[in-house]
Amino acid sequence: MSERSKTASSIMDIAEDYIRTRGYNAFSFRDISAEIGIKTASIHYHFPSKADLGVAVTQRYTERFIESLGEPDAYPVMEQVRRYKEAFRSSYAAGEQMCLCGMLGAEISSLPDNVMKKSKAFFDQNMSWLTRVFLSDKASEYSQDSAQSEALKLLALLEGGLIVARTLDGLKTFDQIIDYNPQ
Amino acid sequence: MSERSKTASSIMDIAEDYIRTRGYNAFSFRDISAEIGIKTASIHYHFPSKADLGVAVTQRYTERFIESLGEPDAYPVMEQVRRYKEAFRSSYAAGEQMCLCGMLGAEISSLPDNVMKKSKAFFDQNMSWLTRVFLSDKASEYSQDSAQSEALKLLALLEGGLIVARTLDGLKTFDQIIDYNPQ
DNA sequence: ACCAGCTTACCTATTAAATGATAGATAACC
DNA sequence: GGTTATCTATCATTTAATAGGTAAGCTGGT
Repeated sequence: MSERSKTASSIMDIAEDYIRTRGYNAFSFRDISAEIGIKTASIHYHFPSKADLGVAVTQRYTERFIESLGEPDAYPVMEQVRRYKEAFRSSYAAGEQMCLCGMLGAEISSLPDNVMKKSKAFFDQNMSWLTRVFLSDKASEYSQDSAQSEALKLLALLEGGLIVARTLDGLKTFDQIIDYNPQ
Repeated sequence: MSERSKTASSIMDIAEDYIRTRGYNAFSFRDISAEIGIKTASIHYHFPSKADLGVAVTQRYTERFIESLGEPDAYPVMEQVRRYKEAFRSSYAAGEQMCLCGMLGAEISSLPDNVMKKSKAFFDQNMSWLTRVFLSDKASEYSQDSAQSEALKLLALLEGGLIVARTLDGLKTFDQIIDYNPQ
């Protein structure tokens, strides 16, 4: 699946950028057209509708994100939590952007149905990964429920952290939120 | 300040609803017009531009929210934290809506400048209130820095909690995130 | 080697609808 | 008579989307 042409990938790159900084409802094919240097009609050639583009971008984002996390039990819990925070942090540090699905999650009621489903899938997969991380901690014996609660709290803290950081003092603020220790 | 007519208040009510469920960029004067039963031109009479409406709604929301919190040192820290969580919870429970400024915070890069400033003011005032709550705890002796960090974390958890809850299992999810105990 | 036919990737041109906004008229009320 | 609050009518833009054309490049058959 997903053998995309170079142009299609560029379109997705730009769309992802727009969604993460401005939101799904605040960019147009014309915006992308202006940046990439082809006409809006040509974007429709690669992605018949805006929703198709949204679905493709969200799916790619989710695949990459989950893949980058690796296996839940590959490291001790503390280390995995640190790595998970770092995934959000470095992604934010790169361009003061939201998590794509954090943004879409906020906008969820105004999204096309298929884009909405893909956004939900991101959270489902993240919850699954995080819950397995906490369950893999033999020492502290999390129940299924408490592992899930810990997962929810961490996910919420990070998604909310991005909003708060972007509105207040940026990376410095985000680091306070996640107790970031350099090195 | 802010002696608004009945119609202006209704317009603001509906606008607030739209922003909190769909976002600033996903509603139009026509949407409001259809709900309230007056023409879009009449909405422009009360609020010359969409940004003016956005500013008014955000300011009113912030005033009400901060006012509802009362004085930071009116209760013990634990109780104030519980009350603060409850403010978010009840507001969400009423209609599965985001915090107005959580939504605007996500969309911040695409907002008119004056709306952006008002959104930021909401967070500033919340941070100020929460930090004073933590600083009022004589027992655990928070430093200015650690009180601010606690405040940031709580704010981020709640804003993120709304996104995650709305995307996953609603109030049940939100309650897990905030360790909600009935009564 | 040639070339007919298909595919890819773009274009121009156009559409219908939505959007924020303005001008100017009208009626009610103080 | 002025103010308030609404209306009708209209505007320029923006938006997503479609139709139809063009040029380049590959592919398989002779």
